[in-house]
Amino acid sequence: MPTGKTSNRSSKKSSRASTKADTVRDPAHDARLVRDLCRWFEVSARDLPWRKTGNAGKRDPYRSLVSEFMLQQTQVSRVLEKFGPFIERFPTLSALASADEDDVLAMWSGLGYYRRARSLHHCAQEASTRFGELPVSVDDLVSLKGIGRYTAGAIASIVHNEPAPIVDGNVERVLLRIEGQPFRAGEPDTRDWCWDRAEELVKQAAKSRAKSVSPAAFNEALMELGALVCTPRSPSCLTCPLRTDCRACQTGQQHEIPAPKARQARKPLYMACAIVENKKSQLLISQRPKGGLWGGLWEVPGLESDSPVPIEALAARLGVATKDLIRHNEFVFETTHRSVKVEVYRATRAGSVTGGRWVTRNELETLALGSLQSRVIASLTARKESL
DNA sequence: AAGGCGGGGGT
DNA sequence: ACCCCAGCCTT
Repeated sequence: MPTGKTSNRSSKKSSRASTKADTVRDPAHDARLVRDLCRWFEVSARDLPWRKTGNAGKRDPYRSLVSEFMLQQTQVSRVLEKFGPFIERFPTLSALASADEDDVLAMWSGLGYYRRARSLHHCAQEASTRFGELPVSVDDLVSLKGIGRYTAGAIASIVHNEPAPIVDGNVERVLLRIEGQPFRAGEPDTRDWCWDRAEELVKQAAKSRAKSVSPAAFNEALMELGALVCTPRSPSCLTCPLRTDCRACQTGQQHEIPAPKARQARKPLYMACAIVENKKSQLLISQRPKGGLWGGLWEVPGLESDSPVPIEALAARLGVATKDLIRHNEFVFETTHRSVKVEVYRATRAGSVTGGRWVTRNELETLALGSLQSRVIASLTARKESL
């Protein structure tokens, strides 16, 4: 199985200059590729809320920032649900910078990878302090928390039309298929190869004087193609604007490229928690430590472990007796990395936890909750209604 | 270089 | 079931 290291053409910088003569790529070919793709994008681009342009047809940098953070490892359809409400709540960079972190997290509820929300908040503050606004250059952007090579390149190119390359999962798949490279997805050598290729192409786009071609259009077109046409499972090669340039399509290998990533098994996690209600119908909640799983989010109090949690331990944490806990519900919650077995109890007496807080059901709606906790809370309602 | 980090939709 | 997704940060 090729790792990407051995091929002449694929090995990086050192050899590329010296192999220019025997590469199949040539500037004219690349120019046509870039033009075909940009023309396709001009008529096929989805109308997404963060693509709304203001004066001079330019994107709002702040909206792009928010959308790029939300889109990290997250599909457009999921982001569409959260983007509008988030922008409405925090309309500008300075509004976000001066917001409470808890409120930012709350607006992120259900979107996952919650560190992104805290990074975005921090990023807004730092950008305001150091630059007064969101910076333009890749180097300045990448110095901000939560902005890596991809996000910096996306903002610089899509908003400011800088000839900066970008490589995400879509771009990687498209480029590997076009070149017929059977590399394994997501590996460092594969990424390096793609970044080099993306840079060549975006520079080609910058040279073009064709109307629809620009670094901004090219980068976004590449991702759009990956999302709409050159999809992971069943690519629509018959209607692809690049089908005559695509080696994978020509050799019928689009289903084998890229080779699937090696994945590791989900780790089990055991969680026991309790719904504790006081006489005022308030629920006891506590906040998870920042940094780890569901960092900074709220939850009904509980314990978690690599092995099943004894009910005695849960009772001790809540300061109640074991007999005060009644089994209420259980379910398995799957994430990409974890399989969480959740046991939900109800406490017949009001316990307490350090740092705990009593909230009404209405207040709870405004707090940051992960999907697992939403399900825990929902099981309370569902059960009550069925009685 | 590897592991941690969510959640939902497509196949 | 297993795949993937407009990745980034820490160790």
